[in-house]
Amino acid sequence: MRPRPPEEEFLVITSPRLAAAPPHENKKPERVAGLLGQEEAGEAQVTDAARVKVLLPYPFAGAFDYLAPPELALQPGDVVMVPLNRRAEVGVVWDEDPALPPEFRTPPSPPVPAHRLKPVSAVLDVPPLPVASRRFVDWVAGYTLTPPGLVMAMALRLNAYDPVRAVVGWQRAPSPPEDARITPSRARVLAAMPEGAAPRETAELARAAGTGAGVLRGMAEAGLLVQVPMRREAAFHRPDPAHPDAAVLSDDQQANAGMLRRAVHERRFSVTLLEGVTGSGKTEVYLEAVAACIAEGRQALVLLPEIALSSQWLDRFTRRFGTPPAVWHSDLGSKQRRAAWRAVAGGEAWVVVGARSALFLPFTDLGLIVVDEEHETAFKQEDGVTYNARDMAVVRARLSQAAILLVSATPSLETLTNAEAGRYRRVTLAARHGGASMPSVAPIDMRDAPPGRGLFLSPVLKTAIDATFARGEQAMLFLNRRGYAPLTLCRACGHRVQCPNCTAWLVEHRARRILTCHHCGHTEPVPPKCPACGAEGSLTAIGPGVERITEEATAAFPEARILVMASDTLPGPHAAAEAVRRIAAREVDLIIGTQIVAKGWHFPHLTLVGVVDADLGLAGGDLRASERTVQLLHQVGGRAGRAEAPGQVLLQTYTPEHPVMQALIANDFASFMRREAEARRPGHWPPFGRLAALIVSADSAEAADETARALGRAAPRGEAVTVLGPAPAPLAILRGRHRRRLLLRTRREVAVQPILREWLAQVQPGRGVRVDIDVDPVSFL
DNA sequence: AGCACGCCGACT
DNA sequence: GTCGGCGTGCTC
Repeated sequence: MRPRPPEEEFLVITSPRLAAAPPHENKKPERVAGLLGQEEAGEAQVTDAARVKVLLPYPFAGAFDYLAPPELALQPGDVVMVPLNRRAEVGVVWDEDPALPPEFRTPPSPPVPAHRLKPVSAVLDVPPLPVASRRFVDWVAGYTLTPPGLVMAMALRLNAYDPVRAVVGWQRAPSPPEDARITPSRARVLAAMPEGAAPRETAELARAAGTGAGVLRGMAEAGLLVQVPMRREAAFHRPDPAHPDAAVLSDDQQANAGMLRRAVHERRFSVTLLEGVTGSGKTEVYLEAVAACIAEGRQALVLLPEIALSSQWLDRFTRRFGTPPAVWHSDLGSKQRRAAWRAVAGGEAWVVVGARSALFLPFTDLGLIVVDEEHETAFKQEDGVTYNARDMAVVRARLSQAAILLVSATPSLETLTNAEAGRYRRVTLAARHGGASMPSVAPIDMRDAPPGRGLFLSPVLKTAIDATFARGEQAMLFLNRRGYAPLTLCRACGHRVQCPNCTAWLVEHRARRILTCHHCGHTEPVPPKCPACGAEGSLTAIGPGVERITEEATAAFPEARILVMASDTLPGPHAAAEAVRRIAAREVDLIIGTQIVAKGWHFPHLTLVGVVDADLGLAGGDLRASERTVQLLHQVGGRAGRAEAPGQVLLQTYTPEHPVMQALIANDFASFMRREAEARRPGHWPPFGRLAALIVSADSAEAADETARALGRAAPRGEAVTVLGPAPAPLAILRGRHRRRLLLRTRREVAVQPILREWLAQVQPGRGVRVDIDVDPVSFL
């Protein structure tokens, strides 16, 4: 660290003259040069050696050049203040990445002449961005064709460098005045603070004394207390790899854990697929790799889909290591975020469990990454910087010479293909842990056993639920659709109530008496009559959502205690944790849920899972629809029968012969995935080729069409390259913007980035038209 | 992303 | 005559 005034918590101003001048004073370049010339008398003129690159959190093509005042002793990674266009901005001193693949590089812009350069004004008292993080930013930016500054902005997590107020504690004054008044409140404060005790924080002390912060201030004025700066106790403790309460692993688990531990001990890049059926104890096994990583003295990162960041997972971790991990997710408060960011940079946080953005934390020595539920599409970030956290995690591991584990019961075809080609190692947990057997899966052919009019549960399913209740066990109904009904239709004129901003139907939420759009959030009251023809009482709910299934189940099982689990009925992790607790405590007979129930929960008394509409995910021509449906339904089914009692899964379907249903019934994913592979291979579809999507969006259909057609005309041609489109994007209007899509498909050995760059350079998007690039799209919406 | 500069309508 | 609309372009 550079020397700095001890009181300065925030700005390190080692160049007071330069820093004292507000940035706008430097707007005249010659004045800057002159000032430098004066200040640095005897110093050499401005030379190339005095230049530094600074990456700013804006969508510029690259880093900007600044003058480096020698007394700042700037190093790559330093977080600095620089003048930008008469404002002061935060940026990071950047360096070239010699190892960046050439196809990710953008052509360099001509250098800015030296007389136009402005000096860096200060260095912030923030841990510098480590070299692995910088290389990762460059890589992600190059791969996704995102301006590097925007990727860096994620890595910096912009409020991580907010001014840090010193933490102030209170202590008894060494020599309090004799005559100070001691009111009852003041007496309680003093009682809470024995002589010579460590200082206590304001809020905490006030609470302990049953008073407010005002009393403390008053006591300070009266000379009874003094304020002292205090170091907050480290919030993160080193997890103990040899914690005595570690779970006892079976021989099989122990052997597999040994392979993972060895991968960590190698201290070099390797990818391992950890495959195991639900209930096989994957978590326990990979936590042994985490333990090995801590023992190596390196940091570990566990990535989970946001929704799976559950209290159950944290409990498991804490049981294994005696202390909780650092947690990182998108709605962390700014204070917690800053604490976590700094703890990671400072190496106090040994293990981070987090959602995808945790990849951008400033790990200094990352030895292991675990991507749990690696097949989850939630790892793909769609807004802002579009990246796939699972794939980027592999890159991040390589940059740190770390081991990475991709964990799933139903691995993605991408990962399976890599494992089969020998690029990834493979560790398989074959059996369910503790002797539990796999649930039996059977279809209910809805053509043979149809539900009653206006109902959605087959009599066969209802009978099975009754039988489950009779045994004193729990049942679950799964339907991946929120609300009451996905479509409101006028029986008189056939009008379908649509979102005004999107090409989508409005979903009725009957409890809240509204229609809402699940794509843009538009909400309106349920209209009393048809908005098109004015007919009264003609609007009919078509199709089921979980609310409607709840209504039907309440009528069919009047005695049952029902709990609905959907993202809108369980706001936040606390509500979810409470729901899980009630289920485990057998306060619930029937769980009705959307995909929130699929994630990693352990329900010991649940033995029956009914899938209300197993065909739901198969509609709509998506490349991965079948694969995703198998993964989701398998995961849901895996909730059943984990304890002694065997589980049963019933699939309501109109197509029991569909390969997806057959794979689930036979519990045979290997054959199913082989078939998927053979379907994708000849057309060079992923993972046997590469895809990139261009999404053209504009306020008007005409503007979108114009740019989309221009892109179509400029489309790259070649044997290894195919362009599909332009076509209306599946959500042709989204949030009021008209969308067109083009798809670029190349052979696997061809990099898409240079092709995209060249293609886009030929087309000038019309006014108000945006072209978004999605490399490796997973969703076709 | 900001934030200026720039050239056309309703006001003191 | 000026205030202000946001279209366009630049920021080392």
